[in-house]
Amino acid sequence: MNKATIKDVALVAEVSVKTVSRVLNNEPNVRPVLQDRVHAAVKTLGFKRNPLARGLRGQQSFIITLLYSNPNPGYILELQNGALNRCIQEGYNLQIHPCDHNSADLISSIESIVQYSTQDGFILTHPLCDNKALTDLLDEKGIPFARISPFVHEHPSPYVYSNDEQAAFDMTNYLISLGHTKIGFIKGHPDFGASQKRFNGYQRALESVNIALDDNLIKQGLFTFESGESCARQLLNQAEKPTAIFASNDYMAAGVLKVSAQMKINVPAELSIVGYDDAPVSKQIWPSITTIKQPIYSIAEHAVEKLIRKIKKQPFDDIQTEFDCELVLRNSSSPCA
Amino acid sequence: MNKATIKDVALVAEVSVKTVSRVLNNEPNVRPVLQDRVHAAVKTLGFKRNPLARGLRGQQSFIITLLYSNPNPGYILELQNGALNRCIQEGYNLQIHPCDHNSADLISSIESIVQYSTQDGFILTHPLCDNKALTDLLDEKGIPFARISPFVHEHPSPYVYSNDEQAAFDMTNYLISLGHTKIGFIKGHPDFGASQKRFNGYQRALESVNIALDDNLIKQGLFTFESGESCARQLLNQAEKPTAIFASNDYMAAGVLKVSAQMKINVPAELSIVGYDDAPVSKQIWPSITTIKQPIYSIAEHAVEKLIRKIKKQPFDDIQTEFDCELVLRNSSSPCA
DNA sequence: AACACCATTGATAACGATGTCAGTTTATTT
DNA sequence: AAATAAACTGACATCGTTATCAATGGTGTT
Repeated sequence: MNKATIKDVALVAEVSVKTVSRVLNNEPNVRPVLQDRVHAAVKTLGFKRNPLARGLRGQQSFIITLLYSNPNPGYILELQNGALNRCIQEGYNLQIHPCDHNSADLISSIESIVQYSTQDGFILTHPLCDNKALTDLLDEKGIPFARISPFVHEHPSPYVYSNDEQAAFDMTNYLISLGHTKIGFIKGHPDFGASQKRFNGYQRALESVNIALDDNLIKQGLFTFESGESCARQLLNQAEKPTAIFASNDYMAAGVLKVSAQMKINVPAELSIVGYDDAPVSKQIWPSITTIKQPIYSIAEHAVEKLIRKIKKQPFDDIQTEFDCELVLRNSSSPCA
Repeated sequence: MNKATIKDVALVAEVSVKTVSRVLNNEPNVRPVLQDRVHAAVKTLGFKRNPLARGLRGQQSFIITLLYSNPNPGYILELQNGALNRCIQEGYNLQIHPCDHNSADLISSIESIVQYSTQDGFILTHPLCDNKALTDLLDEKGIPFARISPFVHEHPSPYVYSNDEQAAFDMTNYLISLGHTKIGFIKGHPDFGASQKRFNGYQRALESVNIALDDNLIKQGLFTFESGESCARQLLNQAEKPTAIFASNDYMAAGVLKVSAQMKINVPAELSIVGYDDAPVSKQIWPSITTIKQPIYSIAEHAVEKLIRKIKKQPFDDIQTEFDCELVLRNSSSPCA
């Protein structure tokens, strides 16, 4: 019943506990014969090292905390799964910590988890990774971290991101290639750096084909369904209607879809609508929404990998890693009539 | 920089480490004077007990693992947040472990996490909690667990659930009260016990007003958008069309909405559609979907509470706790024309 | 006054792993 | 063959906490 300890292994393998430890940690200078004996004993006993004991002795916990503040459940779950997968591979555990990036006591709440439970490092997601007070806190405590999609880059910690600007550029170009010239844009919440990047991509695409930016076609949204709805009303109630609308996320695109339905505007025949994020709703709505899929799972995996290297003080190739997004063409977009 | 240990506290409070430990663990027989000294020392040093050392010595990890296999991101996140909240309150950490309930090596994968990392208990969610092989494994290893929404109840471990049958009964009655008599039903995935319960509620409601069950109005879905779509096609392409459709979850209801749009059936004027789960999509679609909201957060909190009592071998009032669901009336349902 | 009893306290050993360091082989050099 | 270097091995201390158990002192009983 009771789990085997390193002592039991030593007994069975007829070596000292230290030698067992050496084998388990791939330390050099152990005779192959003994290595085999140890491995055999480990196998017959079904031995697994006790992470608590390891952590206590080595002053580490093998725990990585994923910090997020994001209203998109699909995104978070993908992130968790990717991070978790790499953590398990590396023998780490993942601790999750949802929080509110607007909350006044964000810092104190994180300070308390830093004290209560020990963690070897943090993964900071957007927009938390741009919170100076937070990064200062972690720096001060000497806790390593990796960032996902930061907007501000001036920190020596590694970060991973997807090329939002390029993706938005590509999407806008796709709409242009369908013949659209009056393309509305609904910006994301200003707290998120991604909002700016997506808008930049849109802007750059229009400039590249010499379409002048039209302020009447650009509205400020908040990443919510309701904000998409209200921006759509503004966009579609003016004389010069757009023939396509690019919403900075799928929730807002869904809001545009609602307004179109209410105004009896046929999508995509009369109005193309595209979103961003490949949120579940984009598939669960009719017409399904053309959107952009970020490789969130891979991004999370990679962030964990970089973080673990940082924790182990191993060198990593590059402080930053960029991932490409993918256009997902669905039924909400079509050539301009 | 280095964190204070119990030894430092003992030094400052001028007592032995054991006395500090006693105070921290609320053990009896320590003079109030010393208790105060210890508390003061803890405060000035900002001392927090090291969970690793505690766990190692006490043969426990203060970790609870949440096991889930569920395709609904919103549901999972609520579950996590509820469980996490109670865990933190109780001084535990939450470890998450997504898995596939259909996977052949489900058991071996769980066996490995049981060995690799130590956990004090498991929260099993639906439908994993009905997996005999899994519960047998945990029983054999002597690891306590609590279950969320089990279908099979024959186990002495505590469980928490929402009254799905009653909620489905209420929803069906709501449709009946709107004048509907031809009410279609799309069943959920047969692997999930909830599917059966929801169907039972529908059945009981019809019986209570003497409406005969019509097999042509009952279709087997799989909880996916696509399955909702295909069931809706079957339901709406027959001569005797239903005037209302009750889908066992919101994804399928969204599928019905798609088919209705394609068939130019006006929702809710010509067809009322209701779902279940209060998934994000139910708000992000037009018309928004009338649905049922389970108090998932509370359910998760309560499951953790019961589990911790079980771990600490404290008595709990009742092995089961039932929570009520709530009807959320939105725009996809209206009186029968 | 002697005794038992109980509340209070602390010295020390565990928990299961890894780091230090010294001792014992074995290989290499002369 | 002797000297030296290198490879190998294990005894023991250590991480921060809690459990065991013995020692202390005060109270009440006879």
